[in-house]
Amino acid sequence: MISKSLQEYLKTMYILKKQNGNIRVTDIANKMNCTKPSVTKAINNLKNENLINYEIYGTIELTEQGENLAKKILEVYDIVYIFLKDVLNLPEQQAEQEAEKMKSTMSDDTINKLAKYVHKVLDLNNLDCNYDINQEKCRSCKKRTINKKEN
Amino acid sequence: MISKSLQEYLKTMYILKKQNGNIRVTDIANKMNCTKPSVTKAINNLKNENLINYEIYGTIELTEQGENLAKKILEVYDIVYIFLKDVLNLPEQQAEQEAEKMKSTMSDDTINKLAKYVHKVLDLNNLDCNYDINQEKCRSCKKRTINKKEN
DNA sequence: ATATAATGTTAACTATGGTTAACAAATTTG
DNA sequence: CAAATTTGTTAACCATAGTTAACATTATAT
Repeated sequence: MISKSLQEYLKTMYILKKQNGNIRVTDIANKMNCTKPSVTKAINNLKNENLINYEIYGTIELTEQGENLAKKILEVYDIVYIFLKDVLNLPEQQAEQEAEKMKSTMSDDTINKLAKYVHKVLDLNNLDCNYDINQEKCRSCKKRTINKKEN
Repeated sequence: MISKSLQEYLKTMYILKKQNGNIRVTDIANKMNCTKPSVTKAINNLKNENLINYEIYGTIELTEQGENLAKKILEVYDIVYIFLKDVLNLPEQQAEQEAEKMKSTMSDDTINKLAKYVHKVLDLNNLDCNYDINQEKCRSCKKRTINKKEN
């Protein structure tokens, strides 16, 4: 598994692609509050892991593998963010920042249990998960919606 | 603020002192799954921060400042651990491991909100926080008990 | 009391992940 | 289209945090 730091870069690239249609070194550096050389390094590492395609001075594109991983990373981010925002009632911005950090330390199992718990609590309170990144509901919520329809 | 890594060393030292009455390099290395040279390095760093007293080949003792910080670190650890174990129902060992990692990324504010939330949930379910380190209830729970008596 | 075992330190090295300064390439614009 | 600006890369460097191998010190046991 790639490092937490590289996960952040990959996630940021995925989001930028959805938001801007392209992925620029400068934009990544701005989003992540780091310098451009750091981005260049991350690019090389992600390329070595076959998570992105890149030629020097060219365009960054996520591979299929990279996109799948980015989605998984975002899904984790989602549920932690929702927990902080909608269960603990942290202000949106703070929830965003902390979810970012917390999620990187949590195991898949814990994430799954947190997801179940969060959705249980949100059901109880008749609240909906209203986190909406890239015009998509969080993947856990989507599943929940599907299950509801099926029941 | 000292790094997360150093926080772990300090916490481990505090616990070892309570458990064994003394703090040995080898015991720290075993508890933390690292080598003795790593411990020696940590010792030097913690000494520079005035968190421990130490003379070469001597005994490690936490300063007052170090003890206070260790307690604070443990308190944070407590509440995250309890959340994972008693709210998410993770197995004890897993909760222990993950709490360890998660807590180091969380802000004081988030910790406090999590503490309030956990205790609310535990009250609702008539459960008690049964985390009992060093023959002491977690500090949040102690406060809760006191408050209950006062009411 | 001394040989042995256990404990702790030092030095040299590794990896990750960041930085600045200088430069190269590409893009914009007058 | 040439100059200026923006964008991206490279090289050299820093810090943290760990490692192994070798050595020093302290404690133990006969």
